[in-house]
Amino acid sequence: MLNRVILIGRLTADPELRYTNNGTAVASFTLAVDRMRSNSNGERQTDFINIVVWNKLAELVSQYLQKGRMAAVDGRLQIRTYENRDGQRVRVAEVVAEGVRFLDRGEGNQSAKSASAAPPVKNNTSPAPSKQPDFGPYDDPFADDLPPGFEEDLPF
Amino acid sequence: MLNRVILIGRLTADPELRYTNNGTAVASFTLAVDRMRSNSNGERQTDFINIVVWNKLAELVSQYLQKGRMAAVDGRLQIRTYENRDGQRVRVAEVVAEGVRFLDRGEGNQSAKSASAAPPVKNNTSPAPSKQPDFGPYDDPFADDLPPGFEEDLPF
Amino acid sequence: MLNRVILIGRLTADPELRYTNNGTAVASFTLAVDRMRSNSNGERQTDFINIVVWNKLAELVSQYLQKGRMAAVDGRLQIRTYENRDGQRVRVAEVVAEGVRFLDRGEGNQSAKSASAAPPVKNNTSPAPSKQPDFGPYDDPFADDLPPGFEEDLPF
Amino acid sequence: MLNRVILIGRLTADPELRYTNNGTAVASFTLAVDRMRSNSNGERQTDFINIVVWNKLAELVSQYLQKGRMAAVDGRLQIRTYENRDGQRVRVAEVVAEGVRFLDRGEGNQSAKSASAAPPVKNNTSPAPSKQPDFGPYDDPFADDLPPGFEEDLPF
DNA sequence: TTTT
DNA sequence: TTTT
Repeated sequence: MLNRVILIGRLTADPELRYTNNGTAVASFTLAVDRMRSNSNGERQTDFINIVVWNKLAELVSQYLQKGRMAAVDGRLQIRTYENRDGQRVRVAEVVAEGVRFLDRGEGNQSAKSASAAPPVKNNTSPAPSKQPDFGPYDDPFADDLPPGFEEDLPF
Repeated sequence: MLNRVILIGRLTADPELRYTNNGTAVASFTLAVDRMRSNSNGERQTDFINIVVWNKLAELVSQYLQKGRMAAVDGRLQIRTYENRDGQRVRVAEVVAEGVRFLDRGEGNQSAKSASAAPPVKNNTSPAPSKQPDFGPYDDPFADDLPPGFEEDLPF
Repeated sequence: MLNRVILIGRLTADPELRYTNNGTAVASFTLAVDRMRSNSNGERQTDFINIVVWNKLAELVSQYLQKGRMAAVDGRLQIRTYENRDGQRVRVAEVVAEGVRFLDRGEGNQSAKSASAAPPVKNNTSPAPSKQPDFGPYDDPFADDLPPGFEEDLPF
Repeated sequence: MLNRVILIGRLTADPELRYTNNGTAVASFTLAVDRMRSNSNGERQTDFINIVVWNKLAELVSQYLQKGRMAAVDGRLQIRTYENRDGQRVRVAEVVAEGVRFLDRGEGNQSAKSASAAPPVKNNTSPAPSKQPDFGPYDDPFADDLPPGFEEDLPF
């Protein structure tokens, strides 16, 4: 069936990058998404939405996104259910991002990145890139589906 | 910020219609949204996603949708937090539907509707409608924004 | 950048399946998408939107969709510009479908399919399938990105 | 039916604000939306997509957006058909924006605004605002649908 | 006709 | 648990 979610918001913290037993990269972060409520005037509401990213995109995200930065996420809503330590069934909603677009350049809390308490999941041996990557972080995940000479030989 | 969700799925049960203290109608139901997992071949995964609908649309939904029927939902993802009876903070994710489109006619479990254990929230005094309403259930919520004579006097 | 379009509508005609010089399958059809206009009451407006589909999905679409059938399309909006026979530059808007979901079963004009004047692009040697394919037509194009044992070894 | 489009791109020029005979404000602009093509490596493709905005939002857009600025648009795809001066039937695709979010602050070509050749459609008598409006430009168009005391009296 |  |  159809399941699509598009969000724009700011990271509440640096992304966390981990690896599954199979060595698959998976990053997670929370997006603060504001919404307007016109009735109770001025009242600002925020949804804190958990995002999960896999594979190559996970590594890009953990390299280029930090706390406070704005991002657009295109993905699908997923409800995961698991048993917690008390044996209770817990439902977790998260958006599995299929595309992520970085929307501002370093206006976020730059220092927050190095403040991360987590083990050095990020590849600090290579110096931090000084600018956005040339290959856009939002590699159209469908692009591979396009035939080599798209415009040239459209049969109509 | 931007927050948009589009889903197609089937109702796991009849919608529940309630009213707030202010007399505002609010309906809720769960949508079973299948997804394909190409790796573990044939494995079918389903996300059960809670939907909330307000006002006039809530009443339409509770009138025309039943368990098993297919629907498209256009809305936004909302994370609600509350304390449960054990004093624990619980996060609930739900999609607030701004538009709902009914996608099949009565192929769902028709009798399930009357099996609802809830108090008679539905208006059973008026006989059930035998066909779809003429006014589409998916009233474009933005349509009011359009000026009266749209095409006629476009200034370009 | 972000570019996403989600539509539900009905096919105005059978899809046309062609092949590029490279042998890539490409199907095209038009979706009639109704919209409500609440002001000029009752007035029904329809947008006729051209859809393009590539590769395996193109063949699925041309096999299972016909004139009159309802479908959901998930894709991106593309503006193509070309010179017509009069040397005029023409802009064409079309939605490149990345996912297509078939929303009703054969209630459309079944016979219209065989009325297609095009060369036999459809595989008529194999008998027409009597039911929906078991593999859903809306193969999540991202599913391959998911790691083999998703739930089992999530590192959080 | 369902018709939703979400775009992120940059304005190719200042928005043009006009008024219908009825005095309804309508703004239009073009969004340059890049896309990646992974096959023909490095090749950058751009779709130039026309956006139309009505009413209050039209005036906000013409006040706060200029050439080069980045914006997110949430709306629907509309196909308008008209006869041109040569009597030819022309199809125009445009996205009717229901929500617009301004995504960067003044990094675009600021001076371009005053370079507009159009008659003074913008209210130049009041000095240009030095910062974003406090009321977000992306007023959720559905917000009015929410009941006054949403969270307080949810009946479940 | 086009934006970074 | 939270971002500007």
